[in-house]
This record gives sequence, C-alpha cells and structure tokens, in this order.
Amino acid sequence: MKRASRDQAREDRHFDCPEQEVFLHLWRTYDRLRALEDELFARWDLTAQQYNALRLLRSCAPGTMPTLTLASRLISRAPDITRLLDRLERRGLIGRERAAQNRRVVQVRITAEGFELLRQLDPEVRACNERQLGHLQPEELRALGTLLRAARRPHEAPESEWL
Amino acid sequence: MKRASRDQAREDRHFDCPEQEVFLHLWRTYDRLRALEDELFARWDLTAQQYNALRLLRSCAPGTMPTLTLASRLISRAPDITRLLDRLERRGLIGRERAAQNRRVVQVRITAEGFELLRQLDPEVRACNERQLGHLQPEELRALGTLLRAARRPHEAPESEWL
DNA sequence: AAACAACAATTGTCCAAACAATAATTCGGC
DNA sequence: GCCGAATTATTGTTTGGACAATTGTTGTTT
Repeated sequence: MKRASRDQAREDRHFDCPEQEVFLHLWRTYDRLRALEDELFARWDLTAQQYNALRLLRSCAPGTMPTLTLASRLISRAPDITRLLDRLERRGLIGRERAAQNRRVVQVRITAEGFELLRQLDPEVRACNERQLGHLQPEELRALGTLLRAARRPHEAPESEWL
Repeated sequence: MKRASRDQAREDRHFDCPEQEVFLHLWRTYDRLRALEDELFARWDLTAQQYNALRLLRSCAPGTMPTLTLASRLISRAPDITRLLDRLERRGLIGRERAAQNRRVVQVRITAEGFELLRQLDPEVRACNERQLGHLQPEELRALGTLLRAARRPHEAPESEWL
C-alpha cells in the first residue's frame, strides 16, 4: 500500500468515543499477541485454550479437577469443554473418571504424557511471552496489568477466580 | 464455590513471568469485554467482525473498497473474508462488483439497508462501549490506550493501518 | 418413598475460523 | 507479444466454537 493511502486510512479511523477507541486497541493488541502464541501452539497441534487447560491440570497435579471447575477457570469461557477434553484424552494427555462418591462429576487429571509435553513446551512458551511483551519496561508491564484488571473488574462475577 | 477454595485457586495461579501475567490479563479482559459486544451483536444476527466490516464500508461510502483492503483493515485477521462478505451480501447489507479496469479486484460497498442497520445500531453500540469501559477515568483510558499501542508496536507490520 | 428440582456433563446441530489449493487476471522482463 | 511471476479473490475441507436440548445423578419436599 502506498504511503498516502495508508495515512488517509489512519485519518479516517475516527472513533465514536474514547471507550470505543480503547476497546478496539484492546482487541487489536490481543489479536496481534495472540497470533504469536497460536503459531507456537499450532506446531504442537494444540490450541491456546487446550494449553491453558493442561497448565491448570498440572498446577493441581497429582490431584484432579472436576470438568466444570476446570471450565470455569479457563481464561475464556468454554461451552465446549467436553469435546475439548475429548481431544486431549484421545491423545493421552489427560485422563478422566467419574468420582465414586458423586457419580455426576467427572474428575480430570493430567497424565505423564501431558506432563512431558508441557515440560518440552515450557521454554518455548517462556520465549514467546518474552517476544510478546519483553520490549516493555517493568513499570509499563505493571501499569498495564493494573489497568487491564481495573478495566474488567465490573464484568467479573463475584465468585470469579479472576477478580 | 466456597470462599476458601476460591482463594486457594487464586494463590495457585502462579505466572511464569511478568510478561505472561500481563498477556493473560489482556486475554481475560478482552474476553470479558468482548462478551458484552457479542451479546449485543448476536441480537442483530451479526458478529463483531461483520459489524466492523460494515463500519469500515460506511466510513468510505459512497466509495467502495477492494475485498483484501477491507480484510487488511479489519481488527483481527480474516482469512475467510470472502464468505464473511457472502453472508452480508445475502442479507443485502453490502454489494459487490468486479472493477472494470482491473478485473481481479472486487469492489465492495455498503447498501442503503446496511446504512440503515448501522444507524439503528449506533446508539446501542455507544451504550455498550460505555458499559464496557465507562467506569474508567479519562486519564486511565488514555494511559491504557497508550500502553496497548506500545505493547503491540513490534508486532504490527510497517504498512499496517494500526501502527 | 415418589415426585420434582438442581446439578454435572454430554450430545446434536449449526455456523464460523483457519489453512491450503486453485482460478482468474494482470504485470514485467525479455 | 509471450511466458512466468505476482496479485486478487474464491473454494474445499477440516476443525473448533456456540447454543440448546438431553441424559444421568443427587438433593429436597411433602
């Protein structure tokens, strides 16, 4: 694209209000940073959400977690949690079993294979995070984290893990 | 969920590094704010991305925009731009025609129906933006916008509209 | 204890996203 | 002017996400 028309496009992007402008920046920034992660996880045939689930399961290993509890702790909501876990189970990364004392709940655990996969992934994820945001100063990171939390506070349920 | 186990969950959420923590806050905040928009657009049988496309077309009306130019200006990348436009065209919200001078490019324009739809949507979107971020102070909004732009700067192509 | 509500997870179904492969057209070098 | 490369858009195919309806289980009411 030629410089003139690009500048034109930038001028045309008028926002209705400051709130809209910030939301669009939030969306765009998320999209750009997310693309880096997606590329990494795709090489391991994972989605970011699947990785997130595995990490949560590792954090409570060797314990287990009920399916819906896991779903509620994921970063973005997952109405499709069952099939997400189906896919991980087919690959042997997690195991599931109905609890004896309450046969409604299905307890989920990470397997040794899942552990091993995460172990291999760890340094790559770390490097990806560094590429995503390593260019910001520590105080910028802190400020951004604080503002993001403030931005979503009214939209978190009182019982949310994320509040 | 009981308070004790919630607090436990919060303590367990250890982050590998500050960069990861901020990215997860970004993801979560995006997800929460996005949910508000999605609910609004769903009532009009639109996706946020479709709405965004319509807005871009309105901003250049009565002119037109080539398909891929439109795709490149969308907030998140859209490899499926053709079918996204197919859906809008089937509903009569946009029109398309191959340019005479260069028969490779398809010029896209918003229709009167599309205009009218946006007109009805405008106040609702405005109200939604207000609900999303209206609780932040003007200086917080400014700071957040600035930090978000800084966060994605290295990840925008030099020719991006979003730089 | 039977009936009903609440809970946890799964399934059916549809739609959208992603990626690669392809078609159509134009451009550029020679 | 012709051939290969580049550009622009579309299509095929697979997969994942969303929502509603459903199944199986437990808790509660009377």
